Order: sequence, then C-alpha cells, then structure tokens
Amino acid sequence: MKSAEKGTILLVEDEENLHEALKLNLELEGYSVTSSYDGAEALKAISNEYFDLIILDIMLPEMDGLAVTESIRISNNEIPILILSAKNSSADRVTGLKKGADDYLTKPFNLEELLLRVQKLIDKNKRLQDKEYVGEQYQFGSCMIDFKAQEAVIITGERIQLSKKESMLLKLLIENKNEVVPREKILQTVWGYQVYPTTRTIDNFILNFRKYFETDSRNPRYFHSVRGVGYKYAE
Amino acid sequence: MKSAEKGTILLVEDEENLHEALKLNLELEGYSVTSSYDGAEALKAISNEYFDLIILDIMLPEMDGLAVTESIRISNNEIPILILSAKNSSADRVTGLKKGADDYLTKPFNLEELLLRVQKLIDKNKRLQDKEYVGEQYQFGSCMIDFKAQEAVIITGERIQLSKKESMLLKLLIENKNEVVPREKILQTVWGYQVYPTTRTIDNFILNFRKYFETDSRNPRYFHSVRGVGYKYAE
DNA sequence: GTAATTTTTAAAATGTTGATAAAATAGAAG
DNA sequence: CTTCTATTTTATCAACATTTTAAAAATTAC
Repeated sequence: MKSAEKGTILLVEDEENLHEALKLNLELEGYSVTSSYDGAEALKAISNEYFDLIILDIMLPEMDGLAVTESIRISNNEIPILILSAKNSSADRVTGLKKGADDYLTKPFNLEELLLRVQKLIDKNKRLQDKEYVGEQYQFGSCMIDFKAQEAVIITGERIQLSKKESMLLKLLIENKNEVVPREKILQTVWGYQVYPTTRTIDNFILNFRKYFETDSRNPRYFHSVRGVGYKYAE
Repeated sequence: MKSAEKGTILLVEDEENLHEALKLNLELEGYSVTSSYDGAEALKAISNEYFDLIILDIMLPEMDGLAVTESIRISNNEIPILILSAKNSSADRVTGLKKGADDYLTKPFNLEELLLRVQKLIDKNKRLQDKEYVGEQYQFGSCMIDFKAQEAVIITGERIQLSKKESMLLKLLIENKNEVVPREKILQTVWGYQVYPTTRTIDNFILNFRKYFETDSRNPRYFHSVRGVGYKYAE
C-alpha cells in the first residue's frame, strides 16, 4: 500500500534496476512513488496527477530530461525537479539548472544524499504552498513546543514563554534525542564559547526544563543528566 | 555604492583572493555583499543584520562552517545557507545537508553555476517569506483592520487612522502570526534597513499598537515582546 | 502640524555566579 | 562482594550583574 504522508514523487528513469532500487528506497522512506520510463509518459503523468517532486534522469529514450524540464516549466508548473545525470561537467549542471531544475545529482550518487535532497526539496515546497504548515513543532508527553513561537504549551493549556537560550538548548537536545550532548558541545553551540572554566549555567537551564516539563523533577523522564559528560533528552 | 535590489549576501570565506573574486562577481550580479572571514564574525553579523543568503566556506579558522551552520539552525534562523567546500566526498555533503545547509558546492566550482544556485536559493526563500496572504482586512478580538484604508475600527465604533509604517508593521506581524519576528527582519521589511545600531523606534510602534488594541497594555494579549529577539503577534 | 525618530530614564527579564546540599563514583578496606 | 570513605560532579537556590525593553518626552523630518 502506498503511503503519501511524506509526499508523492514521480520517478522518471528508464534503467530498470536503478529504477526499482530507487523506488524501493523512496517508498521505505514513506514517499508514494509513481513510475515513468520515458519523457512522454512523464509529461502525461504530470498533467493528470499532482506530484510533490519529480526525479528525472537526463538520459531518456526519445525525449530527454532537459526537454521534459523545459516543457514542464513552459507550462508554468513549478513542481520541484531533481535531475539525475551520468555527466558531471559543470556545463551540464548549468544547463540543467538554467532550464529550470531545482537540484542536480550526478550518478553514481550516495543514496543518503539523494534522500536528503529529496526531503529538502519537498519540505521547502510544501511550506510554499501550505499556509498552515507546521514544521517547527515538537511534541512529547503532555507538552508541545513551538520553536517558531518560542513557547511551550502544556496539555493543561498552560503556556510557557521560552527565552532565546532556553529555546536553543531545547532544540539542541531534542535534535540529538537519545544521545548525550556533552557540556562543551552545548556551550559551543548555544553560547558560542570555545572554552569555559566550568559554569553552573547549563544546570540552571536543565533545572528549568525539568520544572516546566517533568511531572517529578527529581526523577526526570525526559531530561537526564549523564555524569561527567553532559545531558540527554530521551523519549 | 551597494545595490541591495537582488538581495543581501553574507560571504564567509577566509581565503582572500577567492573572497574578493566572489564578492566582485556577486556585486556585479547586483547583490549587496557583506564580508566575514571567520565563523565567530559571521555569527555576530547574522545576529544583528538581515541577510537573504549566507555563502559559507566549510574550512574556516577556529569555528568551522558546519559548526556555524548548526549554530544558525539551533537559533531558529532559516536563512538559506550555501556551503562551499574543497572536499568532494558525499559523506561530507551529507553531513553539511544534515546540519541544515541548503546547498553544497565543491571547489573548484563553475562561477555560473554558483550564481545560478545563489539566485535559486534567494528566489525560493523570498517566496517563502510572503507567508499567509493577509487580505485587505483583518479581524481579531474586537478590532478590525483595513489595510487599504489604513485604519483600524474598534467594535465600539472608534476609528484609528494608521500611519503607513504602522500599517506595514502590523501587516508584517499578522502575516507571521504566532511566530516571533526578529527585530532585524522588521527593520529590513518595514524600514528597508539592513542594519541599524539599536533604535527604539520599533518599541514605540508596538507601544502604540498596545494602546490601540489591547485592553490591558501592561499584559498584552496580542502583541508580545520576545526579549532579545523581536516581537510576536499571537491570537 | 503630523508622523517618525531619537533620547533618556526607569523597570523588568534574563543570565551568571558562587555557596551549599545532594548524589554518584571510585578506591580501599574489611 | 559489601561497606565505608574520599572525591568528584551535579542540583538547587538566591543574590547579583547585565542586557533589553517600556515608556515618555524631546527632537527632527516631511
């Protein structure tokens, strides 16, 4: 079954093995993938269906990827296009970008890089379209944190205005959830210090987090200290 | 003289020749370019100026480009970042993208390609910025604002003539409702300043809004200040 | 003359420090 | 293996310093 939660992708690639491999991996990531094997087919699919992204091989039988790109842009469709190409000359990349591609990857490519770029393109475009897009919120337990509003909302309805540094530290810990973030790393990233002789400032912030978010601040469930190293946010 | 029409760029690159060459070419394209030569300097610039894009070399003295990227993203700044790097392993690109870079170019790069990617990043972001379209009228609480007529009508029937800047600031805050709008961004959008060394002008405008629209201006319900960052309109 | 900006002082919020308490850890001794 | 002790590290608190904003008045620009 297709899950379209993360977005829908049109994959245009004529080489069967690569096609299947890509499709599998994209679907594993949660995208819904539709297949095309040549340019004409792709254009047809685009005119009938909505996609969040097109992954387009440049070397296609009959109508090549650049022509497809051009055609899409001429019809005033702003769908993000990621071009795959065996060529790695910058002249080719320039041509691709000029014709209206949004990104350009050279074969052979790293799968993780492809997936990252795919996600970036889709996210950015979703935000362009969705007015009520919420990507900067994080929920755990009975708390919801809105980084854009820089506030935390407890399920009870209580709102806590976070200070800038609180928000930064919180984000850092959450982005590294289930990993210990060393004190030095915290100081470097949030405070911008290179070295600091020892300070109790971080402890105070954690203290506050526990007061805000923990039911039993003596027995923290989310904000753990790791002696000798730093702190860890865990689910 | 700098022209900022096409956008403002912070260029962070320690190698002087490359720095100058890039700067020159970007300026020829019509961008306004500000220079930084190390990471700390860059972070400082970002915190008190507004930019449309950062071009960031990854190899910098002391604090490297990745650390800078991470710091920027942790502080909830969504400015587009284009990373320049001498390394061309996909592992490095993956790291860069993961930390929050938007694009990644490998040195030596084709100038035309750089310029194309720069423009793409800026264009896309500019479109992202005009969020939710706020029509000519907007209502909240017991107030109705008519941006076209530049006036606010309270339910009591009282009419307040808004000045041009009041109207612009109001619109900016409402367009970004429930999000903190940093002072630099306000100055950039409403006043057209890229940098202004401490002014209390914005405060006074907010002060007026609170007088106009809040029942208890000491405990604002709509126009909140977020210390060290900016202001937020919340519903 | 109105709107916009700057200046000024007061007030408030935030972040830091340092002291002490509490807890965790390691090592020694039983 | 347990217990005890010494040592290190973190928790907690309250006082303090610093930074930032509120608010009003004064000045400038249009």
